[in-house]
Amino acid sequence: MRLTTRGRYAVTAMLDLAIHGDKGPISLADISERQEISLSYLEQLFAKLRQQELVSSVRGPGGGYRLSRCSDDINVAEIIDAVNECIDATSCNGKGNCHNGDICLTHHLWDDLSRQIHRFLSGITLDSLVHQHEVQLVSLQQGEQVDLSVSCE
Amino acid sequence: MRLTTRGRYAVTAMLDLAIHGDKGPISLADISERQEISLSYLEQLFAKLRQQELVSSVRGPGGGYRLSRCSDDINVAEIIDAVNECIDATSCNGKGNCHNGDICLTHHLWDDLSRQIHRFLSGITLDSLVHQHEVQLVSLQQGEQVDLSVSCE
DNA sequence: TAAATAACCAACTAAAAAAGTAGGTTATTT
DNA sequence: AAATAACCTACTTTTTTAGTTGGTTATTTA
Repeated sequence: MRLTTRGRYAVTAMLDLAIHGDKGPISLADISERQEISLSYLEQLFAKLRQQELVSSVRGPGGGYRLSRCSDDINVAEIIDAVNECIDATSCNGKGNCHNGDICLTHHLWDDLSRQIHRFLSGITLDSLVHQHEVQLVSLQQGEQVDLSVSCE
Repeated sequence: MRLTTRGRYAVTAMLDLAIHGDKGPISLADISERQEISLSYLEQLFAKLRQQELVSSVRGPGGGYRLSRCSDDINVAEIIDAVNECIDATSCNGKGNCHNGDICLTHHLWDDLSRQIHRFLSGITLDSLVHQHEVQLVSLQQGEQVDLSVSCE
């Protein structure tokens, strides 16, 4: 799996669905406007999310998308996986026929690492993100100090 | 922070240093050959690793690079950070002046998420990767079944 | 039943990032 | 003095990401 803006967009859009989805299906136009992501780009992302059965669609006026599962049953890892599609990792491709044999081992280590990250992200559900969101809203309303600064990632 | 091949290269190269570094400084030419990474590209990566004081250099014949700290005191997160350089996350930049105020909150959630990943990666040291490496080598020598297949990440 | 809506689809373009190349200079050792 | 290897800058190619264009199809509502 990878971690880029595409995955960020997908998670943001899915989070939007999770927050607003109780009012029936949500159109991509709405998400596009709220989250400032180009409509056509959203369409491409949602084609993949639909393939992976993370969302289901309703066509026609009043239509849109809804989560196909409960928000506490959808995790961040599968969202990112859905839009990034599986790319094979290295030149050796598990065959172990690289230059001096050492390479595949280091690649395997790296893959193992990313598998661990994957497991970590699997533990974070849309639902838990919605709750964080709500907690922050409340904090803001109470005038408490909330750190909105974008720290160096 | 980001997770791309560049970070993978940097971690691989640093791991190479950790494994072979006991024989004195290691030249980039050696790493380039062993890990099949272009020499000039390595030079660019190591310029950044040196700036962040993760490695120190020795010039002239017999020279090269060595870890500037013990391998159990260097974690994967700081290696990736060193080569990916800090890019600010969004359009709003913490000012909260986005289209409808909602956006910054979702971005903040995402940033929080990546901070958690960061914390996770901070817990993995070069030293622990070297140990995994050694365990796998032993397993291979003993003819045990070791999964070398590259699973879909 | 016509109009409006919004999903669905394919092919293309632009911009950005990653990866690699070229051609040097400088410090240090043998 | 020659060889080595870090160090440095600017450039090119390739790949990926993001966005665009111009549609078709299904469904609802007036």
